[in-house]
Amino acid sequence: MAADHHYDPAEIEPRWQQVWADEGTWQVPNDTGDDPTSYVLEMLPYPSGEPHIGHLKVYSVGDAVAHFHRRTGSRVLHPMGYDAFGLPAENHAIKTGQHPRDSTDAAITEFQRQFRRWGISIDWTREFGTHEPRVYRWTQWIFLELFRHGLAYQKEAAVNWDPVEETVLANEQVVDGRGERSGAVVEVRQLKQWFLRITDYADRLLADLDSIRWPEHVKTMQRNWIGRSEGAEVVFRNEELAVDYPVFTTRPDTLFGATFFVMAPEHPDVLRLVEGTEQEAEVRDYVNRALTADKALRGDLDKEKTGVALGRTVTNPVNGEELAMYVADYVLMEYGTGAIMAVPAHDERDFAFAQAYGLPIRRVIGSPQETAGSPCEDELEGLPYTGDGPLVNSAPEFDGLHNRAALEAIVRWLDREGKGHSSVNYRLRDWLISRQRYWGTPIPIIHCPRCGAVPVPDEDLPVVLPDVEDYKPRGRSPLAAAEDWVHTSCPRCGGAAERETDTMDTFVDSSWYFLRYCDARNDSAAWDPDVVARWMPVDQYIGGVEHAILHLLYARFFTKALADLGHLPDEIQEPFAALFTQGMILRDGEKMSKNRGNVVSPKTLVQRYGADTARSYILFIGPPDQDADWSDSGVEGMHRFLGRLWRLAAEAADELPDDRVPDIDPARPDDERLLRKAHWAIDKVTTDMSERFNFNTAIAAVMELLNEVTPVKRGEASPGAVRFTLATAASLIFPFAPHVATDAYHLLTGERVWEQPWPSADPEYLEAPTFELVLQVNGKVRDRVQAPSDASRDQLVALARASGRVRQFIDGNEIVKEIVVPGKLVNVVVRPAA
RNA sequence: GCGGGCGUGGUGGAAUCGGUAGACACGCCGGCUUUAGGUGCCGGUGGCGCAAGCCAUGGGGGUUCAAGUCCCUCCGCCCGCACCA
Repeated sequence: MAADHHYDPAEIEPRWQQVWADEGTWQVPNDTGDDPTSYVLEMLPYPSGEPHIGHLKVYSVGDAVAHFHRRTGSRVLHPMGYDAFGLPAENHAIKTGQHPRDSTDAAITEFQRQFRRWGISIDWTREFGTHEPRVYRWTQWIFLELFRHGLAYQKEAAVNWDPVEETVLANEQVVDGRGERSGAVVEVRQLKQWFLRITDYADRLLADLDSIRWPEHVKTMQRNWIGRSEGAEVVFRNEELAVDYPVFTTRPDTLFGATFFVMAPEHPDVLRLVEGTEQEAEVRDYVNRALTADKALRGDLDKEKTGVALGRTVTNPVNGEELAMYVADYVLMEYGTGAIMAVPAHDERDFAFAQAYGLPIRRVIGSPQETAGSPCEDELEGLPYTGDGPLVNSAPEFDGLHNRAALEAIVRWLDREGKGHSSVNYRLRDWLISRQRYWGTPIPIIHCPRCGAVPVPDEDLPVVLPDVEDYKPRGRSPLAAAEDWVHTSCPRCGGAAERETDTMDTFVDSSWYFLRYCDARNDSAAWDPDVVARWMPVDQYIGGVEHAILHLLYARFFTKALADLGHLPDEIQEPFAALFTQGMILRDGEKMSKNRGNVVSPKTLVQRYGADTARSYILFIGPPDQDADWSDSGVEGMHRFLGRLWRLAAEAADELPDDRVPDIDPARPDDERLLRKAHWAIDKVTTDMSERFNFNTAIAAVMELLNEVTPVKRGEASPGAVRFTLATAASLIFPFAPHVATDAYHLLTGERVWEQPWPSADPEYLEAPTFELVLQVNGKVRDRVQAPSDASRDQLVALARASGRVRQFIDGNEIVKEIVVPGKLVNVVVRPAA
């Protein structure tokens, strides 16, 4: 026996990687004929520094899926690229003066190097970064398509303004209401900005969730984010100033219970309403405090309700009552119309406010227990009451009606009287894409004093990001400093005009990159719709759950909008047919971070153990959708396992007769045992990969298989059976540890495992002639015996009664019944004899 | 506060449909081999008990012949959202 076989991933892995690179093994043409296709995609990585352990995990999962799909008969598109625009590179540039392009390209080079070292099966011919002009040219084209069809528009919106840096801050740069760098208290500023009309798609984004295979909790999060609610818009009028204030309510049935009226501090009319009155100073003060307060804090303390009376009233359209107006920060400008009718009897927040300010409370819905005959009219007990019941204290035509029925009746009445109408409201807001940043896709618009916002003609795309000397915004976007670039002529009238200096949110880039992969080299169009039709939708999308809302919602919106505009086949309404969300890798129960100094570097890991060990271990530590705790000692176990597989394969190869496939003798008990275990493992791994993503148990099954074929355990098995078992183990572990699997398989068979179809389990070997029958008395296991697999229920009961250990527990007792679970157990239920 | 998860040996985890709790691995203990070994191989390993056996899936209760799995309740932890009218 050759004792000098030594598992050396540093030799094996580069050798096969070279073959794959030389032969372009993972490249896939767009013309795939009639072959079934599959598109496997991991979420686009942001290239910064070098890849972290999360990248290794997501690509270990994705690569396993891609390999499995290939070997089960599909042509697989498995591309990658880089989400190359973004804030960290820009901050780095502000600090060091290094161009963001340079630091980003350096990171990309490092990503390329490590991904190749990991042996991920990527079609590198389709690689791109979103910062390349040949790519963002089409990002700009998509923006213009949306603009031309009314889906992109400008309006004023509030931003976080750092008065010291003279910069707009991202939410994540605001810490406790202060700028992250400057420490200055952040102000609210209104800026004219670009929006995309995602709210037009709210209903379809909601409805089509039913058509995709996504984790239920992600769908729930998206549904809640869109937040559709049905109700009515009701108009309350201020007679003094003759202004109408519409409000949205989900509870028009409680209109008769409205006792006051509240506006959000941001509501543009609040200050106008008190101008020149004695309330002005107090209201102004309150509004200022509300606007500058930490947004999180404003929502936080649900105890203290604060507000100020405006000294004005509005009229309740259903009964003509005058309701006092207030401003209070519990009302949000972003939701509904920024003003509400307050019904303290049936809303908890309104109730708390009414209590704090001594405002009237009127019950208009009785509790369901009360009969119509005895409504508890002035009974404030049990309030606020948010349940259902009959209407009371409302108009005669509605009193006594169940509130659900009354709701519709009241809306109909409002509609007839022209005082309101039924209405649907969404929590979802339009997508603000303007960024006052340098490192992003320029918005391809020219502002002309005469023609307004004019699109850059398609033939002038891309609008290339100009070089600037200073990346720091000084009161405006950094692009404004490139004056030669800014000053241009209007494409429409030829007059002097200026370019838009905002760039786009990087979520725009990642909302369509998956389409570009399909046709990445196309320089005459963003993609060819026929080519996209071949690959889309993505069959399996994989990424972190932190993108459950924004990225995934934006990508869905883009797909629908592009289909509507005729750029995608109509049937492609969803970008990602199936989604898998992976958990984080923790260390000592904590997130890995540079601050904590507990980072595990994939580079070091791969250098020390090889890519196969690193990838397999990450998949082995737990179900990939759950968070997993890293342990250094566990890696050694995986390395030992792969080493054992390779060594056994190398030794078995030495013993194989030259140029001859050895026979297997199923009559030999040890051969039969190995065959059974091998087919069991094939079945187990196949199920784990196709029906669930439990790679940890799939790998465990291969470990079991290998344990069965060690020199001691294999017994008298023939060389053919040993070879088959080891080759099967290599074949099954290939999606997780492609290099060692390939090498071991090649040693044993001379074949390339990736060219072999996925093994299929022979049902004959999955069924054993006997099984272990568990015998219970009163639900407790008392014995186990071998039983024929085809035994009848009576035979199984007979076996149970024949067991001495069972009899010991039933003797002297009365048998009440016998439960038989075929193939599993017999449970004898007894009770003491009378 | 609302929504969604989770809680199993010393550790990571397994138990896929209500049917043998602890697969597989780490760690630990013992042995063999090689000893240059931090290699390799074999065996043991939930707790209590000499044993028969009993007890064990965060705590308590329930349903059931049978509960880690279903129901109620309490505790703890994690994630998301946050006064959504």
